Amino acid sequence: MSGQEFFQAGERVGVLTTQPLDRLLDYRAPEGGCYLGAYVEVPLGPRKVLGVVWGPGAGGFDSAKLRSVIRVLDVAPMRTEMRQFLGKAADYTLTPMPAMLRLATRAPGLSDPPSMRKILRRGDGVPDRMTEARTRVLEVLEEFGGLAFTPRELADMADVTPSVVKGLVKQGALREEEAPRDTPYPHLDPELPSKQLTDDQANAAAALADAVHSGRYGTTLLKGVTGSGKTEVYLEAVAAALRAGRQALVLLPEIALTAEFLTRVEARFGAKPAEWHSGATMTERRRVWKMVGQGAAQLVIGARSALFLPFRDLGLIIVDEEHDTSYKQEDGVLYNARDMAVLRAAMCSAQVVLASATPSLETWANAEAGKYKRLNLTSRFGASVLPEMRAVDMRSEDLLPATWISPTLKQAMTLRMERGEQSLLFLNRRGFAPVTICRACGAQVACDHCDARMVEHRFMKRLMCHQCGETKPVPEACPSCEVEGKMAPVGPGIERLAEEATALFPEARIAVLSSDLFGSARALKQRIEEIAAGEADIILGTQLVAKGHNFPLLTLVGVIDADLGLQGSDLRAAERTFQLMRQVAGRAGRAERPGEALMQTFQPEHPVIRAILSGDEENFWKAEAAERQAAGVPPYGRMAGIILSGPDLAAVFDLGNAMARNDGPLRQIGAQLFGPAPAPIARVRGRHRVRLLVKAAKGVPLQDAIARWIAPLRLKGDLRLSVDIDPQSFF
DNA sequence: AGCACGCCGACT
DNA sequence: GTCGGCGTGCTC
Repeated sequence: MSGQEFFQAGERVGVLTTQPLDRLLDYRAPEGGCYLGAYVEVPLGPRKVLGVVWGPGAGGFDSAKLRSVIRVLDVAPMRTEMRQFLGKAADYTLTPMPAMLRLATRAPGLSDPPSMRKILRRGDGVPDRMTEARTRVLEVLEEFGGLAFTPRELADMADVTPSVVKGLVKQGALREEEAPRDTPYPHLDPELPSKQLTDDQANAAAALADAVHSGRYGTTLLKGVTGSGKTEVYLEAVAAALRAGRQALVLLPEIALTAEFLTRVEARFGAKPAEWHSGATMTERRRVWKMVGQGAAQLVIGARSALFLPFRDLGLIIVDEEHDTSYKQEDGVLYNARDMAVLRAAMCSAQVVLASATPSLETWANAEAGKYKRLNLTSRFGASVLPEMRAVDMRSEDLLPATWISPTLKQAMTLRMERGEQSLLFLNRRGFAPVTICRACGAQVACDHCDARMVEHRFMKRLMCHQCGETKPVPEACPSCEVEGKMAPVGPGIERLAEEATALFPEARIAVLSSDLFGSARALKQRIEEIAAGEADIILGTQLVAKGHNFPLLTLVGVIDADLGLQGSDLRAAERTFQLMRQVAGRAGRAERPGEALMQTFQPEHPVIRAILSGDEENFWKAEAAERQAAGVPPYGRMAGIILSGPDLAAVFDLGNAMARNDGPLRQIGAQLFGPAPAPIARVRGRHRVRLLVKAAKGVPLQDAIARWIAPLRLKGDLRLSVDIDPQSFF
């Protein structure tokens, strides 16, 4: 068995380290030998670093200088399929292998010896005197038979003070033992009763379960609006994986959703699954990582990086809200978790379920082409809950300057106020005003470190850069012409909209949902629950509200600026607008009350606006697909972005121009090169950024060409180059 | 990534 | 003469 390949002590092994070296280093296998894939600690110069035994040594390095692996870590060796996955993911994203390995070893204290803790069992000793408290402690221990507990747990469970437990230990009635701190996750039971499924849901669940039982790779698009029971359906696929004795992974885009989500999982399987996200404690992360490797965590609910956990036998990956842009990592290693999920599943013969109400065009096209299966869930309540959607033509609305709520929208809101129902206004702009301009000279206030404009946030009385988070006070005098008292906010932000709504409806209870107004996900969740319970008449929200919350009293959605996402040259803007609009519109009339959605737009005849209003999704996708096909862009062509950055703009441009001149490898595959041009945000944290864009036909070896193109480059000074395969935005 | 080696400017 | 700037190169 290749996975069992063993190296005797002293044999040459090739080790991949987490240090940014472009090759394996040879070491001698340690005392006692080591398996292929073993996680090891190796000496590198004066330091000890983490590595993985990747294969036999390459030889060629002076035997006399060869050093020995320090030790093999006490974790399951990396499986062959995981090594293959990391290799392919590195090739696809043009990421160096050490960076991939760092992603896969993102657990603290991996190289520490297994952490132990004290646990107590029943001992042989008899207490000198039995008190009531002592009896209770021993009873609790009896009740849980073979299980052992920490002193704290035992005291809590018996409702006694720790000193009682301590006393029993001293008397020998309890015996102290050392046990590993990282313990298996509680068993999940797929045989517990599931929620009652509709025929539609049951059919979809059965199809997914069949796919899981095949034990082969496959991807399925599970399409259904919120409220159609997507979660219940894919939890049945998870149940099928658990029955087959394989592990499952559920990826969620936003960690705020997990608390609610975990409760649902617990209700289905009788215990909490493992959780993997940036907010988890060090101890918890290490426990997940280790238990996943031993197969002692059957199900992981996690953010995108959970894809790189060392599963022992992964049989199913769910990517929930697969269209969500947060699946694309935008700093560090650039990867799209949705695509990597498909890659990983292919390597380990697992099924993938891509769940969404509004799939990405890529996924939709793959389903059309038959590469993915497709399951549609119709709404539990039938089509009647789709709100009536209408455009408000802003060209014929009578608006005062610096106001954004049209008379038509106001009228609809008044009606809701009278009926005791809720209205929601959607504006995807945080802060008070997106631009602060000088009325004397026309200068706009920009960030000192980035080229982004500073956004006024009135609640904190400062300007903020949404790129780097830098803030500064709103200037009294113009930073450019120094005239005082002429600085003015321009354009609407969610805070400014709140001001307008308050002026229009002074008696209304107004709730603002913007990510920067909440300190924690918990606070936000609580506010959402209050609103759902009816503690607001008017809800104002940014992107946040588009994420599947249920407001039963909500019957009106007003989209303040439906054109926001249509502008610019971002090819995915139309798709994103469409997804957002449908999700926001889906907020209205969830319960038995009929809903209405009004979209304020200056271009009501725009195809995207019309597709949304018509409610015909397939038409939208077909039109959008045709446009992208004609333009030869993804998913019908390949693209890659190259971002160059450095403190000196001229040097960055020089490099970009040199790359553009030496584009031989790109021309060999018939790729086009655009740029260099300033990146969308041309300066971030004091670094100038320049972008090159490569466009190629589908099916050409794009990564290989780019690799050969950038290989000869020697980056001088503080210059950085990063490659973004399949970028989210193109210009 | 670190860390050493090495070759040029401003100090004792 | 030396201390130290960070450019370049190596780590099995």
